[in-house]
Amino acid sequence: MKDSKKRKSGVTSIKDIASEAGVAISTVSNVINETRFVADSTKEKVLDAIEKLNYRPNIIARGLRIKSTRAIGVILPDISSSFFSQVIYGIEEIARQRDYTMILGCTNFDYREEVKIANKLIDSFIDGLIFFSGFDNYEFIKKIYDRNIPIVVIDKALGDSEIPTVVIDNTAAVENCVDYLCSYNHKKICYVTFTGDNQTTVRQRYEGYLSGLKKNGIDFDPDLVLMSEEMRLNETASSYRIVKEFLKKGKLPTAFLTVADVFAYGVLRALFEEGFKVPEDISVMGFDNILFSQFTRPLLTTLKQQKRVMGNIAMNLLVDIIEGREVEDKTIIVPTSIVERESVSFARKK
Amino acid sequence: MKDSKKRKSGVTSIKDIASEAGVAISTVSNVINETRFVADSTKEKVLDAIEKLNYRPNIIARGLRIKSTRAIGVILPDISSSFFSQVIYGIEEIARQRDYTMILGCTNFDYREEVKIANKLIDSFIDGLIFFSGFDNYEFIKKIYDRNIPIVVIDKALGDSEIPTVVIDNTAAVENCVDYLCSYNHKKICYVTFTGDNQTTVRQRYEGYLSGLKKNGIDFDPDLVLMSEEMRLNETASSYRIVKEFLKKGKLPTAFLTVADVFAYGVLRALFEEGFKVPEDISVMGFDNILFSQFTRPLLTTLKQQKRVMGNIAMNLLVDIIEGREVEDKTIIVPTSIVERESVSFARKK
DNA sequence: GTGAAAGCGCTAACAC
DNA sequence: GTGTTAGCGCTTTCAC
Repeated sequence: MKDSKKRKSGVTSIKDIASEAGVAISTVSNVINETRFVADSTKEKVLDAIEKLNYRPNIIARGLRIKSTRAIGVILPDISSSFFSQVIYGIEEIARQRDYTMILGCTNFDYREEVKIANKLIDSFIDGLIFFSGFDNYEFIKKIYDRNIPIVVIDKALGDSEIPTVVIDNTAAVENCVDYLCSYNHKKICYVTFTGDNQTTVRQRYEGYLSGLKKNGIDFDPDLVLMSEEMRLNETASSYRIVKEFLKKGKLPTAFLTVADVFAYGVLRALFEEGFKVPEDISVMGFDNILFSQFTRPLLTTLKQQKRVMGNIAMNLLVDIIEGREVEDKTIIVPTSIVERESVSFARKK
Repeated sequence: MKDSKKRKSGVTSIKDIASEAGVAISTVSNVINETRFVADSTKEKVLDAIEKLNYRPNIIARGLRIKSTRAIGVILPDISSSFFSQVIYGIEEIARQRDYTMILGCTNFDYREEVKIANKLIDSFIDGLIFFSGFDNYEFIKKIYDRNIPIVVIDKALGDSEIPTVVIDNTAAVENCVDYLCSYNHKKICYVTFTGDNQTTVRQRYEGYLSGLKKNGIDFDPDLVLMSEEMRLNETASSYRIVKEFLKKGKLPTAFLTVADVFAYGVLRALFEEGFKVPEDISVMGFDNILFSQFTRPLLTTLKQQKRVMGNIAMNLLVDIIEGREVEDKTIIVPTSIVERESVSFARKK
């Protein structure tokens, strides 16, 4: 292991460059940041020294002074979800474009982790935060907001017009799904969802289911709601298991509407194993339109969320806030649409 | 917006606590870090002040002194991939356990991004790095390693026994797959892969295909290799398109072996649309065993990588290195196995 | 048991 | 056009 002559902290600092180049430390800083004019000859000496000593400025030390690191944090419950990762992709695009670094903090749907990670990021080096929360934690978010930390909340209506938010209209979206199904004559629509005690988004979707039924003159049947917390962790596997059991009870719906595509996959599998043909016997409709829904058998009809666009918007909003630009609209509602593929058709006659 | 009396940098610092509690800065530091004994009465005053001013120590400033932030960086090509996200999960488990924060940097398979993000993390606040590379960039990794930055490389054999690495034996694994297929009498095995010009892992798997054929006395037929760079970005969609075209040419294999499960999904779909039954007419075998392979039709027979375990091992290794523990084995090979499901059966008679 | 002060690597105001 | 120096928020010697 070869050691340099000087080894204060193991890493070359601006000071080393200054002495190597025989100039003042501020001069080095100035050539690095192009923050004031430096004579070409001096500049060259500095650049040479940097090259020679393989120097890289310490962003953190800079951040300590400058109070900005051009890094933003994204808190989310679960990276393995295709929905999240698509949104992330949208965030990243803008990060790159506007020269920020994106830091991901993943909470695995654990509320304490959420608080812990958010705090850790805030305490450290982050200029702002994008918050996908798994929970109803308005208080916590509000507290961050009140500390004047730039934040935008995504995929979760907060009911606070002050806090910047990017969402879809969940209730209307599910209502549209119900309308769509009804236009194919479905009257027995089984709704598959996780429990929403703790999650606005899930609750709003459920309301959409309810109001959709009402609007279409269908009586609500509690037996046709498959709601379980278990589905949170093992999404597809649980919906598969639950639907399979449900089918054995013999009370058949004409269609399944699921709160997410991943559940629809489980439904599809259960239906197949129990000998039902989709959509001839029973229709299935998803929600999200994640990538894989283009490869199921049959191809999945679903509600499309513009995930990448949501990420773009959220990140642009956040950076605007960080950089002090005027933000007119703080709550942004991204439109959704239905993608018609193969898994929904007319309800079988009784 | 309510302002505090003092608003130097907008955030309360250790100094504020010291003056609020009427003690020295160092005392505050000492109670926070429990780094030397402080009288109970003093301690209480400090704690009260912290509570009252809602103070949180600035990890970065600490890091600047201490040269450690207990954060590690993970560089990876693509978060949306199920394979990566499972490994990440394994990394995270250990991070939590050993009290580190995991920072994710995503490169979208862009080499310059890879360099840029890695450097940015290193220059900043990271204690170590886990590197999933999309590329053959031994030089770059070596340079990081030589800078004495704790690093472990995952999913990529480097051929340098010095640099800590967690991998599977790709060649042997694919060879096993070929053996397995041969045990079902397959002699025309079509191999679906992206190009490996730039990626050791992909190349090694291809070698496994070749050596597997040889070992089983099968002549190599170049027409049976579907190799394309296009599949990198649109994995499933591309494999679907390519296989569909291939099938129309009429030269039929008895089995498809794909370099990743995501490709197998495309193959499955193409086969279905072209009227082939799997596995009766043609068998399909994947590689990775990602979650979704339990829900395809038919269920996918595939080679299982222990993704979470790989993450666990890599992170433990990294933390051991960071904390200066002695590491005996620097190259760790994680075993693989074949998961038999429904998509492979005996080759049809010619 | 506690305080004063130096210093981590950097920027920016102020000098000249 | 360049140098000196204070200070960002923190830890850690060294005093007392």
